[in-house]
Amino acid sequence: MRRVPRSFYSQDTVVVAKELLGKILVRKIGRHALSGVIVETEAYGHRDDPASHAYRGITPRNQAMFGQVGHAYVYFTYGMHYCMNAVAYDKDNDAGAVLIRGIQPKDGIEIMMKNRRTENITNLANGPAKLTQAMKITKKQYGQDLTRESEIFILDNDIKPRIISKNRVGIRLATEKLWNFKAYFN
DNA sequence: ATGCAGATTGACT
DNA sequence: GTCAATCTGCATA
Repeated sequence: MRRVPRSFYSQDTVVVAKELLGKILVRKIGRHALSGVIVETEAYGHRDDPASHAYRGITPRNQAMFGQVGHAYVYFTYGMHYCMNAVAYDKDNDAGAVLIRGIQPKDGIEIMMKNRRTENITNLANGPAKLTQAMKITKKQYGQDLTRESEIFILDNDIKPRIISKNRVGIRLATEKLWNFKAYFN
């Protein structure tokens, strides 16, 4: 499998969110490789999206959302959780990112179980803060290039899942946008 | 099955 | 000072 190229991430954020479904998120830690199929995403825009961290302009925390596409935007929230995004926006925008909300664990399941302190596969990485805990993704990965084979990157995959669009989770503003996407393989 | 409180910190107004 | 792109455990039915 090939890494997803930079050009993929310079499309409309919503398109990238949909098409990221089915691709493989890989996290390398020393000699171990953890991976999983991306099964849930959410798009966060720029000026068109009051729910986006980028809505009010650039700040020290969200600067990655305004940076080069194809890099990671990791933020800390609720005093204890990290969430991981892929920076993606087209030429009509200056910022945008896709929140990865769920993966189906593939490689390194034992290690992810240890990181999450659970044996339950379904509960391993089916949430934005669960997958970062399972894969040990923190501020250290902030801004890293997902198109390079390094600590964290994304692989292509030809499988085209069925996609269901819903309202985004956990936000107060712009709840009408159907920018949450889930993949179904059947 | 559904609902809610508590945890806990840093970014921003 | 406010509150967050969440998760967990416990309570209720």
